[in-house]
Amino acid sequence: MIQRVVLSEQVKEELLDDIMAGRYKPGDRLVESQIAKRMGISQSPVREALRDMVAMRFVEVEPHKGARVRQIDQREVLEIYPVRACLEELAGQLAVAHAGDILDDLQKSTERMTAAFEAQDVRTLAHWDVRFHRAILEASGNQILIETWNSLMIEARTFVTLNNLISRKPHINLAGRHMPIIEALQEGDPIRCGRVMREHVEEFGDVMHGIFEDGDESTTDLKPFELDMALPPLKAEAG
Amino acid sequence: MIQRVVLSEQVKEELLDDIMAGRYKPGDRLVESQIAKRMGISQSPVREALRDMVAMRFVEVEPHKGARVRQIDQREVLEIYPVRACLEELAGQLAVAHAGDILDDLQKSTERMTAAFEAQDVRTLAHWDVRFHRAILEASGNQILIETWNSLMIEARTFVTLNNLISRKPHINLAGRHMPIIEALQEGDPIRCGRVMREHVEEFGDVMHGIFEDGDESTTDLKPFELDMALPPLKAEAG
DNA sequence: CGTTAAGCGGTTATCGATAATCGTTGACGA
DNA sequence: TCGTCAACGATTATCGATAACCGCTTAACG
Repeated sequence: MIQRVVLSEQVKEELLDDIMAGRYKPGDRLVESQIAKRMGISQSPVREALRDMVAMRFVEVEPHKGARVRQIDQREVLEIYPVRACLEELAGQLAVAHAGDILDDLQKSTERMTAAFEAQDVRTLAHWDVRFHRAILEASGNQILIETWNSLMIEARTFVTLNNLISRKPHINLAGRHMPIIEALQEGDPIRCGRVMREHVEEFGDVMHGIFEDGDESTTDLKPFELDMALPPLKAEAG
Repeated sequence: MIQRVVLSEQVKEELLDDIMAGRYKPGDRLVESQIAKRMGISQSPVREALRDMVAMRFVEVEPHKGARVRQIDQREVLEIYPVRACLEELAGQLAVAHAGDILDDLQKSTERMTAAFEAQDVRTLAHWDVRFHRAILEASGNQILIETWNSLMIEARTFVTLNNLISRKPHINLAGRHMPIIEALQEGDPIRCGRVMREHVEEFGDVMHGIFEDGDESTTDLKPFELDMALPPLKAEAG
């Protein structure tokens, strides 16, 4: 069997894709032996891929009981925003120093977001939204901050979240909210830039809060968060 | 071979202990087959343990080249404080709501810290210091925040850091800095409590900054960070 | 009937062996 | 002398098989 990279890495990508596309749903079991057989490989790389995905928080395992796709519930979706808010505030403050390096990138991301929004293309929208935020994080220059932010797995969550947002509030254009951030970066005041970042994230959090609330006043707690639309495969960085 | 928990878990603990105790130094290779032989087990659980430790950021692996103990450099030590500061500020704000549940615990931790400080027992000092901070994090009630903070591996870093601190500035008593936090929690003002937490972390960061600076003005960048004292084994939760 | 325990199917955890890959060494030729 | 490359030893990545374990069913027992 020819392979360019390590098998377990390929397995991971494939499984991730399956999860993102909803072919595996939250709670579904991921049986090592079955996956191995299906992919025509042995159990070891599958096992390793699954463990990696635990670290990524896409999967959870119990000893001797195996792995299943992790359930993302409302609580989790909502709890993430305060955390993002404070991390991204810090990123905004620090990024001012290197704003010049990323302004073009930010501009481009925002344009693509607008286009994707008009096309109601959630996947692309999420892609450029995340890219916008990530660029600022990286411009912060603080490696620990970047890794911490990455550990929140914003990609995956943003996709799921935007999916929800667009389907319920199709009129909200997030791209517009990015302009004040670009302006603050140009202006060069760290405090202000941090504050704008924070407010942006918090605002988004509030919107999500609103969505959950008027969705169901009754069941306040832990309603799981389904991703049930048919989705095209992602892949490929649209230049 | 009798075993209470999964082997890979035991391996992980043992290796972690070895690293913390300096029996493996940063940069040292961790050869799967050697470790397996030494422990009288097969390669698989060792491999799994090592991958886990990658997620914990104690170890780094390159495909086909194996694992080595991660080098912690000054940059990393210093970068962590701004991140901790913002996370713990948030935690402080949120924890006010559940302050009653943890005040006793915080009080106790602080007393133990003082004792450990007087005995110049770094390991115990680190233990209770971390416990103090963790209690507040957990009282925040925001699971994502807790996990994010955990992902920073404060335990390990605190130990290394305090080791350094105590050996160079043995007069600084950290326990004292915890009293204002306890007071703020009692008082019940979220904003103030958050600010106190933030300031505490930042102050600690500043101290570390100072240590690095007057240690060597010359080599400004990426000086690795050695842990070269002989250390007693840890284990066991003192009452 | 309710309870316990042995049996069973399915799966994970671990093993021991092998294939694939890396870094190095040293012979060889320019 | 230097650079190239085949061969080697060391180590990782993967395999296929087996032991250990979980949850469930069922049969024996009170």
